[in-house]
Amino acid sequence: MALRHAVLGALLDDELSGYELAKIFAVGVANFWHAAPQQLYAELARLESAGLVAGQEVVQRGRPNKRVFTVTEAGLGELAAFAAAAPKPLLIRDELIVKVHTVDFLDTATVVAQLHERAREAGARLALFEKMLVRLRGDLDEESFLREGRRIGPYLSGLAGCRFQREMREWCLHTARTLAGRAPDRPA
Amino acid sequence: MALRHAVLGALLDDELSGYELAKIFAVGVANFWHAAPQQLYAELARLESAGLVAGQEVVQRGRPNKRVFTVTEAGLGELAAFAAAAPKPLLIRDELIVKVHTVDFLDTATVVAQLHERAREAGARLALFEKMLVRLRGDLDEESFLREGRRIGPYLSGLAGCRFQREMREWCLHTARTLAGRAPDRPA
DNA sequence: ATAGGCATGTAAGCAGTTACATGATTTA
DNA sequence: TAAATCATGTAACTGCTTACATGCCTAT
Repeated sequence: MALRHAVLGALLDDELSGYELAKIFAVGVANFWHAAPQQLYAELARLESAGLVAGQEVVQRGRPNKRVFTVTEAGLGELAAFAAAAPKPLLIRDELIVKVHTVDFLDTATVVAQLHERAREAGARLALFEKMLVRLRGDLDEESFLREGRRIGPYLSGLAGCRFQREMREWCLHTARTLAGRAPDRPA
Repeated sequence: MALRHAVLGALLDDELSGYELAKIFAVGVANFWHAAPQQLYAELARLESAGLVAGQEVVQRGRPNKRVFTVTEAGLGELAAFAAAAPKPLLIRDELIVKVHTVDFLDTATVVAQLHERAREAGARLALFEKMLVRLRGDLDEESFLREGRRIGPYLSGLAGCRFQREMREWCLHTARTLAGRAPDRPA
């Protein structure tokens, strides 16, 4: 159960409500941990009753009240224990690559369209991550920030996001070009 | 339930037993679909009773007999239907990146060691994928193979694997260097 | 002799997804 | 007035993981 650690990690810098957390996790690859909103509400409840986060009601006008959560001392301890343990292997599941793998038996046009769509998404996420990095490093250049910055964890994970999305976009475009450039499989 | 499509995809080129499939999926990122052995035995049973694969007993000497599976016509139809549908978004879960995200609150040395270990793994997988690509394209160069080859799906998905593992390795090494080069967080 | 690989499964439990439910406010 | 956003949850189901179970053969 490592969702809890992803949630704790997301709450380190900001107090967030379940709804706000859900938006961050919806971007999904953001923290390299995908999770559905319902999981987050459930996990926050569990974390709170375990004393790893503390919730506080925020009264709002014009919109429903919300409960925001902070990591407690015990929560930090939980993170430390998590870091000490051997990490589970990376888990990845991608239907699109499965389709490409089997593409010689399929209608190529559909897969090409899906590759373009994925490339577009990857580009959008790349832009988001790059904007985030600029925000995090402020007026320092990257090198100085990584040498002297106080909080570099989110920057380093953001760099992973950029790399990943950039490669994803390029692979999709290259693959789409390759498939589109071959003998068409649907007769006119 | 898209595990079934990953399994069908893996069975397109070779007849495989549950055990052999498990080894392929254990490499995990191989087909970009992680799955545990027990899932595969269960899924093969389901696919067989649905008529999407056909199993055949292979008698062996010196080792236990096995049942190998082939994709049926109905199985190919299932794959075509799968390809036509919108792909589910990429799913990724990586404990190591979560640790890096929270690294400013943790013992750095442990995380650095885990980054080196991951870099090593990524390098090993990269080598495997590259060997596979050479085998697939035979005596053609990549460009010609992608233009003229009959079965390019596995090659294209293999290219994704190479890109991904290469980026993973470089990000791990860069991140480890960055963390190790900062002021030590454990007093002598 | 013992460890590791080949080979297939069952059963129990936990994690994750999908559908349902509610209701106010703002924007188009 | 309809749709989107904010906000939080429950319930049912499906998918995934872990532990258990068995047994033969080969290599060290």
